[in-house]
Amino acid sequence: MELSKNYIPTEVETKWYSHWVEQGYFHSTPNDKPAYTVVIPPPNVTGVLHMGHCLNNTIQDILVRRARMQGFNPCWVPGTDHASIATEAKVVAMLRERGIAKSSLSREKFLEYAWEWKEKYGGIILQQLRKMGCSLDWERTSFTMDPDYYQTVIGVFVDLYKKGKIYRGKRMINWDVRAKTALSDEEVIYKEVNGKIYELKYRLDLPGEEYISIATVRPETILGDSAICVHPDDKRYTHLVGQFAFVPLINRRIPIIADEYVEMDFGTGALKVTPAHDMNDFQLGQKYNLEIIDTMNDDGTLSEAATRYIGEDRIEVRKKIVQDLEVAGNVVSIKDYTHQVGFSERTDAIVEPRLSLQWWVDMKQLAAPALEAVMTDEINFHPAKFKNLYRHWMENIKDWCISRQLWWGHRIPAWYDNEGNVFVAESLEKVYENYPETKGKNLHQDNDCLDTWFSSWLWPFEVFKGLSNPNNAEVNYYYPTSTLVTAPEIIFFWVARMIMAGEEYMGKIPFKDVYFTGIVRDKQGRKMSKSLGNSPDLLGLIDQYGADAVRFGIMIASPAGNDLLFDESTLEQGRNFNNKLWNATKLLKMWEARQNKEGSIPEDAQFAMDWFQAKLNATQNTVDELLKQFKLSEALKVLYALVWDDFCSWYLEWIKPGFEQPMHAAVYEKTVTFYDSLLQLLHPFMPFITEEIHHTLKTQTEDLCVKAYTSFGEVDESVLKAGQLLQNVISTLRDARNKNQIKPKDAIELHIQTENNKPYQTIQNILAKQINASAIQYTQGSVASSIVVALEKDKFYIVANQAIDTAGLKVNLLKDLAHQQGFLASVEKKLSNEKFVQNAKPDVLAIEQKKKADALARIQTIEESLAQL
RNA sequence: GGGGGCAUAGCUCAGUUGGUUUAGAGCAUCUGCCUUACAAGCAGAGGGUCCGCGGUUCGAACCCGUGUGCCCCCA
Repeated sequence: MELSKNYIPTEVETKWYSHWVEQGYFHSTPNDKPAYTVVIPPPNVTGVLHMGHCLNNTIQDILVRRARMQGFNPCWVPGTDHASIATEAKVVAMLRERGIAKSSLSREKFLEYAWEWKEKYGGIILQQLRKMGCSLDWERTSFTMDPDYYQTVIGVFVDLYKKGKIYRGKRMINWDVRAKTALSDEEVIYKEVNGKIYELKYRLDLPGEEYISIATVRPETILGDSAICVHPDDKRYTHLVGQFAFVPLINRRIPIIADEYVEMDFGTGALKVTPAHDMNDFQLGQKYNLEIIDTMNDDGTLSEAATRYIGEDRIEVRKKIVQDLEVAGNVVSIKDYTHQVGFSERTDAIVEPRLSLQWWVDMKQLAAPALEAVMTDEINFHPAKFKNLYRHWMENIKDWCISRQLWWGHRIPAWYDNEGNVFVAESLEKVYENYPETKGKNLHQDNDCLDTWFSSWLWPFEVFKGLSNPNNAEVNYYYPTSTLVTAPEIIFFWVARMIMAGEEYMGKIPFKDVYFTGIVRDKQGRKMSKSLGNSPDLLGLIDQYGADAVRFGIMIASPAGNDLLFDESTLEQGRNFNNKLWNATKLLKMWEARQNKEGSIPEDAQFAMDWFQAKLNATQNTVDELLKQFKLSEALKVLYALVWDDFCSWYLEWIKPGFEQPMHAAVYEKTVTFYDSLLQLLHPFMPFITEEIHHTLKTQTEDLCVKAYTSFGEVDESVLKAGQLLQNVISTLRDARNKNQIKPKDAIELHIQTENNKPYQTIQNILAKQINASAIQYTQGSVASSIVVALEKDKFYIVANQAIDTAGLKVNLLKDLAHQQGFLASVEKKLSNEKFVQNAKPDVLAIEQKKKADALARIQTIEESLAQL
């Protein structure tokens, strides 16, 4: 079979992904094996694959594929989140394109469009995950608005309400006066606006005509003022704290209070407090128990509470009130002022902060066990540094506002009568059943939906119908899940709340380990985002480099919890690595055709095999340890070096037969076995190419995807050491060749001066091949007209057809000597320090003494070499 | 404003309870090679005030304090 010059991923990837799915390797059902469960952090149903998903899902796939090969029964559940805000925005935009306004539609009609959109465009991301090779159990694909799931969410709301953990309360929200809806923070766009700042004076309730001045950019809101606030340290106003002032035009008497919130340098240092129309003022109002005067209707016109300008738009009122204030003599100054103003992403209307009645979850009790689970390491965070962050948040937890003024989502199961009484139950029928007083009354359901996170906090058990079908066989088998892989920015939104829901509804934590990935940034360190346009097209990258290369590139530079500066050059590195694997395969296929079954295994080949076996065992150990600690990127680096350096650069060269010479069959077989082990270790990281080569190397009865790992053997330390020595000698002699400008093609003669020939004799053939030596001899003394190199206690004399650069040699030796002497001095300084000798542990002392002896021996060798020059 | 994190080679990062050959790797750079798997390659080399300052210790990249710079989350 003729193999292509370079590895071509496209066809290979499609072929193996469908094969794996057809074989059912990714589908899991409960069995005798231990479960390894991962639930995907459900991407928005509107989502398309970006670098964050790529990182996140590659990590999950690595964990899941490894578990599969370790004999677990892995189950990785895919699915999507209904993402109320994002999806509703998409649907509204689609309708707008068709010339339909959301406000012209009934709720039912709108939802019809929304479902239509979801069926047509939703979940593209799940297709894209297949491209990446993710071994998800597609038969379990879930959606947070699946019928069962929907009912469960509603049930949880009712349950928490009955337990007294859900209540209604007022809150400041961003209000879009045009759409007459609340906006989430994400939907508010801040723009710089050239406006005016008005300094207004309020008459004090004191004898005489005394005033206090405040600065505001929103003069129309003075009608809702409840106080004036100054800084307690502000000497200008100390005498006024506790006094009263009158709101201009309407002459309402308001107190003057003091709080450190006020910035003394800003404006006049006195702040008007309007709790109903400013976020910060609202908090001040709560703190000092101020009156809340809501002067605005939901369409942005002034309400009766304003007492003037009723029914007029707040923007018009601003112009009018300024004129009226000027007439009344309350305007001190009007200056140009540039400031940030929030606009609605949807309607471009100026957003007004407004008070509104919302639904809340009381978090105190829910948080306690969830905090404990993490602090006692029942749940382990990787890296552990996120524990602090988590603890701080959980100890200062605030109640959770769960209502959203949207239609797409789980509609709040609360009904109101005309008097405004609230009745909570799973359905209208249940309301009539449970609340006899509602009999015959006309009830209407709350218009709002629940926060998306109020459904996703149930994800780890509800994907197994843990709540809709309690104690079923699947949830008992798969829950708690094993590892959650997610981004640190949603530690509070999602991770903390899943732990709470798990404890509350399953009585068990939802997962044992949480792996926090970093944030993917661009080269300049900016977070990747759609608005910046700095997020590369992932599918394009997969087409260009192959999925394995993309997985490699994103993993090689992403230590747990550290941000990842994405640079396409790592994908190139990944592609080159694929190619390296491919070329090694080509070499092996060439040797396969040239085997020699006679005779015994050559001594040097035997040495090479023993050495690589030891190296493989040792590395397997290391990788295992690293993965246990979730150091995935480290593990990949170790494997990369094992394949590229140890296997390709050293081992394959060591066993390589002479030109067109055959290879001993036993050596070939062993080498194929080694290579297959490497592929197996690499498979979780780069599934496609490893499966392909696994089958290219020889006819396999088993796919690599499901091939179980074998336990690794003992590590022969002495053979590792011998290999290390060989490598050192080769590198040193190659360096000497280079420095003396001996052409690669020119053979040299090597003379070794050593006390013990034995170690060199075993590796002599390999050594000769690797440094292009025509002969290797042993000598007791110096060799005339040769290049001398010192290593450890031994000396090497190179005889070549080449003028010897004695001066250059001398420079190198002197450099080495200086280094050794400096080192020796530092060691001796330590050893001559009495306190060190007294206090240091015995083994530390022994190491220092050995360092000293080694350095002395080496200095002697170098000095002798110098003398011979 | 509150909280958290980071700072080691040009870049991205390791560095295990303070002692492991006067700090390691990959990428990039430089030099020499089209050597019979691979130039998307091979061989070799150079490159560091471990952010500044102070302290603890026989000994600090590591522990403590402080300053500076950058980042994230919440309001």
